[in-house]
Amino acid sequence: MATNPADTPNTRNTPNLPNTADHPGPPSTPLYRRLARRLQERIDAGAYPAGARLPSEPELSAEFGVNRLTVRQAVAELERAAVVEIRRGVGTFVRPPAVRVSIAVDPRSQRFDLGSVQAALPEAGQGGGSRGADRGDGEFVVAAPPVTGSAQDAEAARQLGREPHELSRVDSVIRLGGRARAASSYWVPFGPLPAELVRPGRPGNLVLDLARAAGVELEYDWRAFGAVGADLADAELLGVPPGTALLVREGVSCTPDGTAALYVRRRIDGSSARFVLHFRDR
Amino acid sequence: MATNPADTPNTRNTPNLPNTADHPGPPSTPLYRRLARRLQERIDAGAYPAGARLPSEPELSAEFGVNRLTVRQAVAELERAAVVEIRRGVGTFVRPPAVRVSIAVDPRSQRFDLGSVQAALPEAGQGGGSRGADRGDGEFVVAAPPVTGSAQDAEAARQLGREPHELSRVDSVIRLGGRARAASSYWVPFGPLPAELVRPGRPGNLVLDLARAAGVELEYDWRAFGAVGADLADAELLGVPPGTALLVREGVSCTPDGTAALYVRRRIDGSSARFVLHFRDR
DNA sequence: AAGTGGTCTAGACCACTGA
DNA sequence: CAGTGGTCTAGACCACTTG
Repeated sequence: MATNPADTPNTRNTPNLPNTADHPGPPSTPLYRRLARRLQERIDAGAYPAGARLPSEPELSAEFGVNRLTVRQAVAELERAAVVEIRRGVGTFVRPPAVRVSIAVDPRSQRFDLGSVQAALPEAGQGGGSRGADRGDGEFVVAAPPVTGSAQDAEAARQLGREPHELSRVDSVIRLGGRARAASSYWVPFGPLPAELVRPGRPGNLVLDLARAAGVELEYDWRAFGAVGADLADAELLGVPPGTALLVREGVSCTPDGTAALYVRRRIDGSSARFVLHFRDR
Repeated sequence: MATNPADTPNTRNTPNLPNTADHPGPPSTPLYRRLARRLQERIDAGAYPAGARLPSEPELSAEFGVNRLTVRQAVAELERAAVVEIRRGVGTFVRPPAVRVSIAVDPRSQRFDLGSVQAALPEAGQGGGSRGADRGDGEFVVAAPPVTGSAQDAEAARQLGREPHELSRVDSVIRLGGRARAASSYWVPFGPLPAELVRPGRPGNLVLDLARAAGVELEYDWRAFGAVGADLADAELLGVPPGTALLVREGVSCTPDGTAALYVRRRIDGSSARFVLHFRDR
């Protein structure tokens, strides 16, 4: 049952949920979130595959030695993040990858930069402490996680027509006014990427940088807009609670000859940004 | 204090939170949701104006005679729906209308129908009972609520360059495969609207119907994409939990001479739809 | 120091689902 | 019917913010 008495003792009461190596987190991460991460890890690892039922709340409560309400709080986070589906009277189930629904196609449109976020800084509304425009605006590398078989990796591979092991991935965050506004993940069908390019903290423009690394020009193939609740990782990156509505802009860019060369998935805090398209001259 | 011992006794234990006339709801609406609605009503009515602090959790707990955890559950719903902002150690505050952040402008793009949702029906994933394509697809009038000073009404008035009392409003829902997929609200700078047009349950195409009622042609001025958690009303309309991430598509349509003639705000269940733009011929 | 929201527990009862 | 998740209470302690 993976019961370890007290490794890496935590600052809180610690049934048996230490912070893990992958997710160090703040010194005093709430119990329910540590549990949520533990469950997320099991799902990622395939211990609870898509469609499988999680242990019942009383079972989880007993296994981890926490109150059932704490279990519920953890599972609720995963539900808001669309990781699991709760069926009353039945159980809690791991969600299969989202079904892709269509689609308003537009064969005539011109190319234009839907992606550029030349945002004016929002002034803090009344009642809030006003925060000035900080330094540190721009896009920054966060990590270059290995491409495993995770759901998002698999989706990227599908979109690029490759196998996951052929892809490289970089994650970045876009900061504006001292706040993280968007998190992006890029997949490209080559690698390994230059170490300097993926150095955590490096500022840059990942699309340009990746195109340069590949020695190609990129243009839009398609872009899509959707909405999803923030998962645990995005929530941490963006500094919002899990489940916060995120605007998702994803798509494929290709070389001029039509070869898919980049899959990008950008998550934008829904409360802080909006994409606007103007159809009339001003 | 608005303390009424037991009017309209509820099927549940009823401190003093009956279902209201405006929000009858199921016979056994959970206590925390009735409380959430009550608070939402006070906010709408201006009892707690934008920026104001709500009573503290112990105060609300005492006023309504419910446990503090129940209060927290209610407030959490309002927070996920972006109605209030919780500041730890300080209090809970009514959110001012969202700051509009820019924006990638595109002066060159062609007109095309971003709005048409010619969606293939998503098959229910494994593990769920498969549901076939039901009848009843299309757009249906839900209501023609009076245009008051609510935040959304004020926004519509601002976008149309009118005063709220000059506007008429219609709400609709779009059903697809037997499920409500999108909720739409339309504001037009004239009225009253024909009774038949706004008859609840009437099928139609509201944009066309409204253009016809106004005797004008409509074209896009601008459209924007954002994301927001479902508020209590949208959640009920769409059959999703409050806080569910919704893709919001809003915008103004105008007559050929450039007069703003329609403001529309459509909320789409983020898990069930996605807007895709193709930039290359297929 | 006082007041706020955040976390956690123990225990109870209810509503729903499926065998 | 047994087992699941959903709601609600009472009470405790903690972390954070402000005066």
